[in-house]
Amino acid sequence: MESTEFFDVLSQVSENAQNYLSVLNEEQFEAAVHEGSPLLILAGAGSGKTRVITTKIAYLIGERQIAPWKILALTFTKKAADEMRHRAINLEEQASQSKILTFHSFGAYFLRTNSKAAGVAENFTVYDDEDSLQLLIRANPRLTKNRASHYARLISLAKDYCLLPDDDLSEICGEDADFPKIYQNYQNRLRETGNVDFGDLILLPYLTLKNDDDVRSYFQNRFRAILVDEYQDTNVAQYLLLQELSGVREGSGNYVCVVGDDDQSIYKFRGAEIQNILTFEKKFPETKIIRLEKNYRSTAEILRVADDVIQNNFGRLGKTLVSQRGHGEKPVLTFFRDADEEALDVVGLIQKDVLLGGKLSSWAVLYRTNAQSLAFENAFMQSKIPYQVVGSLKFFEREEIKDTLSYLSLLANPRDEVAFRRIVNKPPRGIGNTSQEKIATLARSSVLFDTISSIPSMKIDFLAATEKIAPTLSKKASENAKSFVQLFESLKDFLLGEKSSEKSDENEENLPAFDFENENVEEKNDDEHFVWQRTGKLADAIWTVVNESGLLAHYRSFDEDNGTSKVENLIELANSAEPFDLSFDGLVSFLDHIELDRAQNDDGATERVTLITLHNTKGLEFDNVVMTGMENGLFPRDYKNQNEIEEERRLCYVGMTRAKNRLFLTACASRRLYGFTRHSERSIFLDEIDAENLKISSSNGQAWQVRNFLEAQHGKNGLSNSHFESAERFCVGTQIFHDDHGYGEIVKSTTTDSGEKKIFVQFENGEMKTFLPKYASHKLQVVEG
DNA sequence: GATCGTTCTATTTTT
DNA sequence: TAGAACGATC
Repeated sequence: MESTEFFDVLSQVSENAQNYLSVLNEEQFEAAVHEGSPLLILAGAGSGKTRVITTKIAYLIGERQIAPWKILALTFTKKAADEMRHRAINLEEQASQSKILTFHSFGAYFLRTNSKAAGVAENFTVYDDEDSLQLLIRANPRLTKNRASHYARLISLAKDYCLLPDDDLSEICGEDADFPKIYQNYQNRLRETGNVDFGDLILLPYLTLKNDDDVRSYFQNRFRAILVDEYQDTNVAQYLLLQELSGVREGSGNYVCVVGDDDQSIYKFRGAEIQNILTFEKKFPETKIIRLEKNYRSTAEILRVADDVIQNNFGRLGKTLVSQRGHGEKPVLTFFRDADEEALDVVGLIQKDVLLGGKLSSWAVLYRTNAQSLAFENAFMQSKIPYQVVGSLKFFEREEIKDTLSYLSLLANPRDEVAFRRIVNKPPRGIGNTSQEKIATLARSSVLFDTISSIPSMKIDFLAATEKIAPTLSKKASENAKSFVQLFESLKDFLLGEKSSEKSDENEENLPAFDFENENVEEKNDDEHFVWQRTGKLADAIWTVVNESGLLAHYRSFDEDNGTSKVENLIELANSAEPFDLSFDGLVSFLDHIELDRAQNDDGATERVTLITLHNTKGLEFDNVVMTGMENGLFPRDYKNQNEIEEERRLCYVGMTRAKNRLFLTACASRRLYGFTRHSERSIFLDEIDAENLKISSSNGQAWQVRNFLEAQHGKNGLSNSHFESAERFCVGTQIFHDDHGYGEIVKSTTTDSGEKKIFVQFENGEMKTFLPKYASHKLQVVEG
């Protein structure tokens, strides 16, 4: 952009816009004020992309007279959406009327407002992965749990790729002929409930937009500017949704701006399609591409090392970060004997920093797999250093929370079989599996399909079915079943604002606690007297559920026996409903909020070290980053093809670029995995870094690792042939170790028809096996000496 | 429906 | 190895 243009724009905008535009660099500025064609912003790590998006939103509203409600900005996480919204509003107040949402909450909003067109229940709730799995098992009762979760994963992947049971699913499941049927059974059950799963939140809006001209033209008119964050991690379904919303298929002109970094695409395994960003300019004609390569986060030394690694990827759009921070310390690479030593040393490193005035919260320990956190947790615990493990134990996945939510879900939608099954006998009511089957059979036999739309409805829902079946059960179970149904009747009245049940005359005795007119519900909490303060809000209904369902008593005694704090969690859950109205709508929007907002409750107030998987670090930054377990087989994990390696390499790049000031890399010579300790060699990613750019050290007795590393640096030119080289090492007479078969000796070596080396190994346990080193090298190692 | 011993199986994960 | 999940048993 010519600088005259820069001043032209600046001279014509409001004072407010002058303020927020003048802090941008040239490329950021160009991106923020660009209009008239699709825009792809290639935003490197730490290049200020959120600033650009939020500025763009403010600029569109304040200077380009786009009505704020005509702007849609989509992100992946709730956290990112919240941050974007706050920052946009900070720049331009009216942005509060824009839709700045996660993809999934946009989907929920879409389905909520177009339930009929989309074929879902008006009061649908969202099934999370665990609920989906339960439904899958119901729909395919002969599957073992393991098989079922395998298929649940495939279904969610299929939906990410926008594939339905009738489509060609071979890309998803290969030759597995059972999958389409299993998927179909699941879909049928899901539609019977009227609910949706996470995949549906993208898939169903897309299908509705595609097939329903009215809905499509409404939405295309409604949103004139669409912005998408983290575009490199969008999946096929999200791409198709964007296509329909933008109107690009019809050649209409809604403004589309996507922001992303192909080097940070790390979610292939859950359907992210890097091709979306690589081919964006083809799919959206006349795309303008702007690169943001000025990095405001990391020192030049850190970026250099990150660049050494990422350079080795082929399928990239290409971009080189330039540090705006200047110089700092060289990243440190340290070799250890094993994971315990590694953890201990990291603790020492942090302790030393704290002594010098450093803060615990400026440190993050990154690892590839969750299991690796254990050694660190032990080490931190012993040294009494506070730490937090990001991503573990999520509040809304806890048993007691899900139980309560199931009561609420069933209240919202009595067709919800998963919720019904979960809580009908919890706490125990004597309604066991046999009775449940009777109820479910009755309910499911009442499903009717609309003759025109073929959308299913359920004439006798699960509550009605329970009422009908109740008289056939044993005396106790029958009574319990009746009061179970009564609980829901009363709650419904409660929500609809009827203070007392009309049919209370005969049931009064059974239902003493349903007197909602009564004063606060009194509860004993340990030895203290806990009183639920009536709020007049949805929280009252939730507390009533917890109390009247018997869950409270159930979990109180559980807590006493096990020293857990489930009751506390239940109180917290009820409290979290405080902002919601005591009404049916309030209930439904609370459930939406819960399902779609599962950000872990990290209280950032406490000073502590962060332990976190590499994947979870996306979007975060820390002064000091330790990347641990830089070993082949762990990071990168055992791999098959170049694409997978490239994704791991991007993950490495993401990890490194989280560091602002100091970066530490660690590798161990041996590691315990699945029960036995095995030798591990340093990560190929380490070899990709120029040794000149690192400070290299080792713990006691591990100097040989440093020597090996430096030696490899000298013969680096042939590195990409390492596979072949390793094949050459397997000659007759060599002692080897195989992960599955143990120690053995190569007794014979031949060449296959296709010209590949084949070795015959006599193992110590008597077995004789053949391998193709080219494919088996990840499990085979030469035993030295 | 609770408990105990045995068997199984090991990435990454937002919504 | 370790944790979860399963199945037999009371």
